[in-house]
Order: sequence, then structure tokens, then C-alpha cells
Amino acid sequence: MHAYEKIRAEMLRRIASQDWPAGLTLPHEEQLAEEFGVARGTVRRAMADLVEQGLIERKRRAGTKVASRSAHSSTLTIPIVRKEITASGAQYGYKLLTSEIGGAELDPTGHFARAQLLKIASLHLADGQPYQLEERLISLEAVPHAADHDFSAISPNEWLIEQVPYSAVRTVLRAEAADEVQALHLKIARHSPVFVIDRQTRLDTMPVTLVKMSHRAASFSITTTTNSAG
Amino acid sequence: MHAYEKIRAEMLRRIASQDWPAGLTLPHEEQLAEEFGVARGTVRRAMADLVEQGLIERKRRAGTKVASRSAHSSTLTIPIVRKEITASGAQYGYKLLTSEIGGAELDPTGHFARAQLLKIASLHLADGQPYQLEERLISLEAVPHAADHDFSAISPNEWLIEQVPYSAVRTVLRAEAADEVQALHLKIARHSPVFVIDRQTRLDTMPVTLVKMSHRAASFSITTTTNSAG
DNA sequence: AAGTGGTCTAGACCACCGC
DNA sequence: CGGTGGTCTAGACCACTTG
Repeated sequence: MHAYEKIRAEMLRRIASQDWPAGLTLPHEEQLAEEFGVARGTVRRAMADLVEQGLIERKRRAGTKVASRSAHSSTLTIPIVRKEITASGAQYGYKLLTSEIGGAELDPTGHFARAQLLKIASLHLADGQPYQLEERLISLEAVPHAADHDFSAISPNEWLIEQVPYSAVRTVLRAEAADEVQALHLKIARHSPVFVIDRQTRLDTMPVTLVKMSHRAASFSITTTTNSAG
Repeated sequence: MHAYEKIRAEMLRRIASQDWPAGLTLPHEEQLAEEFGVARGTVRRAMADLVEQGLIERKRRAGTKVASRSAHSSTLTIPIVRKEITASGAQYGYKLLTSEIGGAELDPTGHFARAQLLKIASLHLADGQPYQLEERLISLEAVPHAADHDFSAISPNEWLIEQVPYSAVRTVLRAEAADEVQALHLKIARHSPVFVIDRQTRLDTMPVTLVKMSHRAASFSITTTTNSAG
């Protein structure tokens, strides 16, 4: 175990035991470095992890304070749908539903500013059963060669993730009552619960793609785990 | 803009432009340090961010490779429900529904091993309207003084988060059709979609609490953002 | 204005692991 | 075994921000 890990563990212990209660201002880096018998950089390395976990807050001049916990923060990982399905042991299937090219009228959200758009609907299947309905808009400004690509064999999900780097993603999760399109393709009754992931991807300031992924409710869950520092 | 930020941006550019395609082994730290005219530590600082974003993968002896992107990874933050409501400008309200003490029979999941349990149901309101139904089990082994606490004024959500440090959290998100309890308290029709967050919290290996938070579908969303390096 | 955290350096040594 | 990334040091200087 490295020095910074020991220091991090000890600081974690003090916070957990309320030895360092929420709101307390900690000793300076130099004081802690002296206490633990290490260089200042090693203390900084330990504290960096605690900052990332949201356990402490640091500000120049004001010092380092134990954060009052006001939220759980976790890492949420959404894998490529094909890998998600095969990882569960099921057979992966894919079907292109519709594909059309048009202008801003395809984009009800106004996320894209008057760009040429490619609109694709497709279905991902697990063991032949509908698993995820993918409704996607792709900016042909950001990804010009998408117009020439044949999405009947490879899903846009997979193709885009390999082709286009993104710099910022906005993800919204919600529960919805199935509309007609969702009910039809997911083979569920109208108004059944569906789990929806909306994602907007940008490259710098340019919108790249906007996707709505609908899952049959019972079949979908996301698991997150905080990275424990202990 | 600091040196490490410039370097990170330049490396990001090379990856984005496929100048450094996925799978490529990058030059060593020392070579990059020389190229950019900085110390090795500064290059490391830049690369740390890229590792965290999942854009590169590093292994001793094997070197640094551009990662082939296979998943989106985001930070998911679930705030205290009261803060979530007041942040939206609505008036926060809270109501204790039921509270009882019992044994393992209260725990259908088997998460708690034969501990004394406190079972609490409560409701969080936004502008007087039901917002979240909170159904919670608390281990009295982990939090003995919870039995003596009056939860009619302060929600267990808020009280626990201040009282008990946790070390690991498991979160599952899903869409459900409302059952009778959910329909009654959230004032929605049975089988309407509800957005459910299940959370299990442990302190080291000891289970602390298990909570099911149900939201009216239309009213709930979680937003995640990747920390952009650009 | 001063004290805090943040960046950066130049160097040493360590530890993992693929060749 | 050797080369890579990982840790650590002792120091300098910078920049933010609050008292």
C-alpha cells in the first residue's frame, strides 16, 4: 500500500468517525504533510481522491472543509447495447426500421440549428425479443459521411461511437408510458411503462447526435457503485 | 490556461481527429514531455484526465493506448430530494406515512441478515403535490438511535445522510407500473409509469439502509454530464 | 495583503509485466 | 530482464479569494 493510500484511508476514517465532522476546516497541506511525514505532493494526491468522491471541498485561501453530504454521486456506465445483451448471455439481434434525410423539421427539440439531419429508427433484440428501440437524429454537418452509410447491418449506436469522438454528453433518464411506436416495436401494450434514456452528444459546441433509447421496463436497470476509497 | 490543459487539449485533438486512432500506442511520457517542452509530471497530469474520461488506457511496460470507446461513462448525481425540489423553485413538503419496528420479515430482499429493522414510508411533496414516495428499511444494528428518532418532522433521507457515513452504495434505476401503494400516495392511476430508484447502502460490510424511491414518471429526470476536457 | 490551494520542475526510485 | 508507467520528494512560483 502506497503512502498516499494510507493517508487517504486515515483521512477517510477521521471523516467517517466524525472525528472530522462536516464543515470542519482541515489543517493545511503542509501541516498534514508534516503530520504524516511525507511531502506536500503526497498529501495532495490523497486529497484529490477525496475531492473526487465529494467528501471534502477545497478553495484557495479558504482552505479545505469536510463536505456536508448533500447528494450521492455515482458513476453511471451505459454500455453499447450489443455488448450489454451478449454479456447477459442472450443472442444479439438488430433491425433497421426507418431511415430518412431532412431538415430541421425532423428535430422537435431544437437541439440542432437548421442542419441537414439523418433520422434513423432501429431495434435491438435479445434472443429474438425486442430489447431496445433506438430513435436517433444525426447531424450531417458533424458527420457528413453518415448519409452514405448503410445502417441495415451495423447499428448507428455502434457505428457512431467508433467514428465520432464527442466532448460533452447530456443524459436524461425517465419513465414513460409507451406511445404507439414504442408499443408496436417493443411488443408491449400502449401505456405500459418504458425506461427511456435520452442522450445529446456534442463535439465542442457542435451538436452531433440526439438519441432516444426506449427499453421494456421490466428488462432494464442500471447499476452504479461509488468507488470506495477504503 | 495552464500547461497541462494545453497538452490535454492537444492530445484530445489528435484523438478526435483520428491522428491518433483507437488502438495506437502513444509515445512515452518522456518523449511527450520533450515534445511539449514540459516536465514529465505535467504530461502525467494531462493524461490523468484522459484516463478518467476513458479516452486512453495505460499499463506498465505495455505503454499508453488510445481506447476504443465501448461505453459512455457519466457521473450521476442524486441530490437530497428536498434540495431537488426547492432548487426547481417549488415549495417543499414532507409527510410521514408509516413507521414500524420488526425483524427480518420486513425485508423481502434478504439484504439484511436477521437484524432488527425500522421500516418507514414517507412522502415528499412539491407545491403540495406528491413528488416522491420513499419506502425505507433501516438496520437498527447499524443505526441504533434511529429507533428513538421522530421522523415526522425530518425525513429519514435527510437524517440518515447526515448521521451515517457510508462506504458503498448500489443504485438501480428502473421504470415500473404503479402498484396500489404507489398509486395511492402519488395520486396516479394504477399501472401508470413510475420512475424508481433502489439504493442499498453499506458501511464496510454492514448493511445500513435499503430504500425505494418512486417518482411520478413525468416529473422526474436525472441529468448527467461528462466532465469535458476541452 | 496574505495565506491558501494549484501548478510545475528535475530528479530519484519503485513495481509491474510483456518480451 | 528491461522498459514502462506509478510514486514520491523538495522546492519554486503562481493565482485566487477571503478576511
